[in-house]
Amino acid sequence: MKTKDKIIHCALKLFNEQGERQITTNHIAADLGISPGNLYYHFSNKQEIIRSIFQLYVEQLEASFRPHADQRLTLEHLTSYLDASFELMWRFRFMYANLLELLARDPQLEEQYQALQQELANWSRDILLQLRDSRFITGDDATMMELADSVKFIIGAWIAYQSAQLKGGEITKARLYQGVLKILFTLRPYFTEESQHTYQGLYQHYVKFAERNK
Amino acid sequence: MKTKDKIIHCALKLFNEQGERQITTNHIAADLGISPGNLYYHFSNKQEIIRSIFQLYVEQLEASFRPHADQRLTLEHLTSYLDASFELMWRFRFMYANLLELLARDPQLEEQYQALQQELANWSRDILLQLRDSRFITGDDATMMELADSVKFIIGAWIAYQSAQLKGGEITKARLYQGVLKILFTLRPYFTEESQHTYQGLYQHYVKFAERNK
Amino acid sequence: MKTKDKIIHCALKLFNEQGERQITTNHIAADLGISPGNLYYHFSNKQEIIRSIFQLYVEQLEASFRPHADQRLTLEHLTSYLDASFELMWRFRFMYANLLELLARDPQLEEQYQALQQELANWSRDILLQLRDSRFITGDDATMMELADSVKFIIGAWIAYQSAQLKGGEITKARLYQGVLKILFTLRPYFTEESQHTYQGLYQHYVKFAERNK
Amino acid sequence: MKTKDKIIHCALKLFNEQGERQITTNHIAADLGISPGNLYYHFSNKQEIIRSIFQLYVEQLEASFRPHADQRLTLEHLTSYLDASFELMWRFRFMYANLLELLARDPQLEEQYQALQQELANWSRDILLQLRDSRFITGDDATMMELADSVKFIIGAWIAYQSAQLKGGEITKARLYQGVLKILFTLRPYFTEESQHTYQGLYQHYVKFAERNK
DNA sequence: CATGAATGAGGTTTCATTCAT
DNA sequence: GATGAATGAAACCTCATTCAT
Repeated sequence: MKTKDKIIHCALKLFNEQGERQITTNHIAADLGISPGNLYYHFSNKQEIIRSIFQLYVEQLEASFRPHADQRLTLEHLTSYLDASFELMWRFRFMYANLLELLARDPQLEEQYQALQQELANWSRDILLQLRDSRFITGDDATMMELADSVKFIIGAWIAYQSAQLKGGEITKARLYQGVLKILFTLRPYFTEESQHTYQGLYQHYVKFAERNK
Repeated sequence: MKTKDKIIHCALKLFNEQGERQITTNHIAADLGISPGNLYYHFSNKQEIIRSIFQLYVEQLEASFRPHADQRLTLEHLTSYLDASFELMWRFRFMYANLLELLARDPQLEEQYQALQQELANWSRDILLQLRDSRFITGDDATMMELADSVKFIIGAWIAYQSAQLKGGEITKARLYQGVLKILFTLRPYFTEESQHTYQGLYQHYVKFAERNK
Repeated sequence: MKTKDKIIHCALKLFNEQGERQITTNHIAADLGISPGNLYYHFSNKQEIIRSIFQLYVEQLEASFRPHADQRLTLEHLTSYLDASFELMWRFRFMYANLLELLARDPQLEEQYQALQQELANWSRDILLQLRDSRFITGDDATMMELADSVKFIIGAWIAYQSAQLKGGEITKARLYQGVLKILFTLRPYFTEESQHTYQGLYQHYVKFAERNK
Repeated sequence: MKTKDKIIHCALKLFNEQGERQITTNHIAADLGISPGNLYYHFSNKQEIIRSIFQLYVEQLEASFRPHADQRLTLEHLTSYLDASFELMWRFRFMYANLLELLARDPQLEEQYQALQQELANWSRDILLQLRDSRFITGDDATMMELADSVKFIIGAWIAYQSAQLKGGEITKARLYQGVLKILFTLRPYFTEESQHTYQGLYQHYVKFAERNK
């Protein structure tokens, strides 16, 4: 790994652990065992490091969400998407802890973030429509749109919400995956009669998962 | 208004406008036209100002949510509760923009926040059970619990989520009230046959409201 | 007691306990339950409080050292003088902890202090000459002068020296009275043959005293 | 000389001249012509500078007092020790002007200081016992112990005592070396018959020295 | 006599960033 | 690529002192 990448990953680690505000560029350099001058050789300022982290986030997000081509969507696909997105949020959780501050400080980042949100909205909508096509769920178009927005909302807001509930802010994997349960619960009323069984299976799977990770 | 209160309100205003991080104690003093020493006469440090703002938030929240005594709960009550809580969040929106940072920095605040969240959880649960008693909605106990948690989640996360979607972070009242719509949408599948009509009325009311404030 | 005197005594207490540097005028006012404004009504600045404390010290010192008129000096007189002076130093110990700083900051105080030191020198010399007249001790004039200076030196330096040896700076009475023993030890070689017995009695008295107060 | 050392020496100089309390970190930086930030690059706070000065003092002290190995102790050795220790005290005189304050503020420093005092006590005792072995002085063990303590006391307290006697606190070398005379005077009664001559020689040497430097 | 809010200069410290090597 | 000393603006906070009441 190149120094530039090391800086990005080290910064991400420290930001997640202690918050972006408490971590100075000197902390990052010290943690890596490099000089502050060297850090500034690779990045012209702290904000650029944050932008690079965001870039990494976008890349990983898009890789996860790239649709499985022509395959028919199964519920397993859905949950694997959900798993991936929650994992991702976990890896970049400092961003969610400070999102508004970060965006307010950096219009360029704000623009990128909002473009990404649009992509996520489309993706969320497509998934739901596919689920309807496959008769897992049912509902009119407007309902599907609103439901897609709910899903996107839960994904985007879950980490910050949960972290704030927990002493020391240290969220666990179990708490993280309750976000998936929350999405399933929100979709439940729209599951068709014949997929109730599938729903139950999925739900129990995550309940067990959460219990194992308590 | 006493200087102490002026400081609290001025700080709240500036924090909402520019973020807590960018506003220094000197900014607050300058905005009020008082000396930094005077500010420190009333508050022993910046954190204490933040705590006082939080105190104000708690007081206003509890005033809004104090149940309407023995009256039967109508949907109008529900929405007036929702209106109040979204308004409140709007008035204290900087807290939601930085919640995790604020809590991480101040264990005392964290404790108070988490106690408040517990109250909100109870309140949310009670409302839903009353709605079920009044046959507006239906569902087993577990469902009611989960639904109550969803409502609390939406209330707690909506501002930060919406602000992040908007250029300049400047959320509008219309966007704010879409949070109420989101709650209604989440409850919809559980509305009884006979209250569908009530639901539609409410929903349309907020849709119109949102449109007016676009 | 008038407010003015209360301020002096309170300041003395706090200075002794925590050091003059750490005690602000507001601390003094708060400890007395009066307003800072009131404190400044009685004293025009902090330095004046210190000067008043010094004045009190001078008065008490002079009262203690006022010679017992025409009486012949006994060793009991000597030790009662020593007791008194060590007690006094104990009551005004903060001054010894900071003497140079205090004098450097306040030329007026410096002048008074140095005048007092001259008085002490005279007094010390007189005592020793009287002791020689009474054939307790023996030695030529130069020796008596030097011895008198040694006594004055021990009195003036003992508290600061001993406090620095002790964890937490909290000197005990026992340690304080070892200063008297140190003076006696310094005089010992000059005691006449016939007063050796008296010397032993005195010395043992203070040794026991010190042990009792350990 | 490295910047770090320059800071230590500059701080020592300014502290000696004006007192630690009046010298701010900005004064030190300004006097050196460096930025305050640079000072804080080398020392994390003012206290650390003080600790480093103390460290320097300890090193110089230990270098001076390291016994002249296997050689027999002569009175010349003794006085060269005394000279060295008084010189040292002179170089670090601000510490003696504020000793109690400094120790009260910094428990780590207090511990080091008290360990050093223990070393000095041992050193003082060893010298006196060697002098007795060499028949310069005479006396029982208890007397030697008490005498050793007197010597240590004079060394430790002389500067503060003398400075307080002098207008402007500006002690001269002559006054400083009277501390050596005071020690010699204190030892005099214990000098053996045969070394009286040596004593006189030494004493006169310092008297002349003092007169030259008046 | 007394109150207590207010002042403001200045102290300690932080930290993103620069620059000579 | 890399070092690490250096910068300087600015943050937070203190405290002796003032002043209207």
